[in-house]
Amino acid sequence: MIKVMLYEDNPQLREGLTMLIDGSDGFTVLASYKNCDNVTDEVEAWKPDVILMDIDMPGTNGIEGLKKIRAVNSEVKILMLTVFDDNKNVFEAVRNGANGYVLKKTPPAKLLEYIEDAASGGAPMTASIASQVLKMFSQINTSQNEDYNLSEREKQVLQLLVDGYSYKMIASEMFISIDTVRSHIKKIYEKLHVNSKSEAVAKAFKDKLL
Amino acid sequence: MIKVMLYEDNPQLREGLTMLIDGSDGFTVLASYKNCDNVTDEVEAWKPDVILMDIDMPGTNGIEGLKKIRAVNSEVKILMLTVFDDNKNVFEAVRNGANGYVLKKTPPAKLLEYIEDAASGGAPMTASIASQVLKMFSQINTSQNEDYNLSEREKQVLQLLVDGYSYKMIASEMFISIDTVRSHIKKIYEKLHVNSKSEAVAKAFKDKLL
DNA sequence: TGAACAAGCACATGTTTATGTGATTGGCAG
DNA sequence: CTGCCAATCACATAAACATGTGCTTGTTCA
Repeated sequence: MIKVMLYEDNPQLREGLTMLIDGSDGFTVLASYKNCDNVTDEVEAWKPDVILMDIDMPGTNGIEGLKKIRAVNSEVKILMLTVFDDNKNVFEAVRNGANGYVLKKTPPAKLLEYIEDAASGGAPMTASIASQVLKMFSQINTSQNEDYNLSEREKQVLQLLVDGYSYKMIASEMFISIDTVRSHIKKIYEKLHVNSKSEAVAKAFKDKLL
Repeated sequence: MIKVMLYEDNPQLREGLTMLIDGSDGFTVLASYKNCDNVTDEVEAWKPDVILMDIDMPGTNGIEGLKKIRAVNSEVKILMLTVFDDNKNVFEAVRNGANGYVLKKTPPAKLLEYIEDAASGGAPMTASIASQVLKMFSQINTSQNEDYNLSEREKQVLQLLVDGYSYKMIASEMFISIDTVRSHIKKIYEKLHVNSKSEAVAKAFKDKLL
């Protein structure tokens, strides 16, 4: 028996969902609320397996509710429920530990399936949501390393620059003279098309050279 | 009519899938192959809407095939097909522009649904796969901003430092004297616990302060 | 075998940073 | 109303950095 809790401000939808879920074999609705103002206590009291959480609610909204729950409980599965697949909320929900993200227009049979998926450790997602998540994901990991043809030695120097070393410290760290450090760095600047230490450091981070 | 291509080394499964998909209303299988050795030409020739791509294949495997296709075509939807939901492959597939990732044990009806989802721009995923993607995602975005209590003005200065401005340039950019820039920066160093420009820049990136 | 290049070193000069000390103004909380 | 703090400016000094020119050595590749 999967124990479900429901947060949804619209009374009709809340009733409808409760009846659907509670009336299905293997599911029971412990309680439902119209906002997340006391979400921490409520979740602690009922100890549900899965929480269906609307995003747009008056008072404490779904994202805030999610954060509050995750602050005290990382076990319970939380399924975000929303009308739109808007980018910002998806991102916020994902990074705050939501287990799934489904649209309200999801047909009843599917919704039950999603709840089961979530309860058993999966992360059910409407295909359109998943598409956005993947897009964000590949954006993050799309830093086409331009390489810049830095030599091994130059990479070492750059690494030390990034770690906040001065020329003098780099020299002693690498057992070379400070003048050699200078010439390495001049070369690095040429290759990266910059002309100061901090620009080089910034570029190293931006292009994930290290 | 959704035009599908199939890459799968197992002859039985290849035949089975072809019959399933081709025999369903609204779907047609243009061609199927047992590996990706000539994937580029084949895809160019058939111009499918969706490609079902097995991961484990002799010769050019599914990930390699994915890369090859994406090198010349970013339009066609590619659905990865696999036995296991193993971490490494999911990651590789996602970052190389796969549109979805489903397990082979997916029931036939669902598979057709997934193909439709993909064709219409969604990113169908088995719940267990989605779970992994979310896990990776939240790992990446878990840099708990320590904040450091930088004032507005200090944040502006830090931003300009990161952008490679010198004190002089910052002064003229912000319409303040270079000495004021100095005192702001000294304050920033105190708050960030660093003592050089490049360390501050590095910390700004590491902690995603900007 | 000779050009190209990475790595190392040296010296010189001017600019930028880092740090200290000190002062004025205006807003805000106790 | 008074002390606290952000924001502003000033002056001074030492250290660090940026840039130029020039040289040696060793490897690699055509």
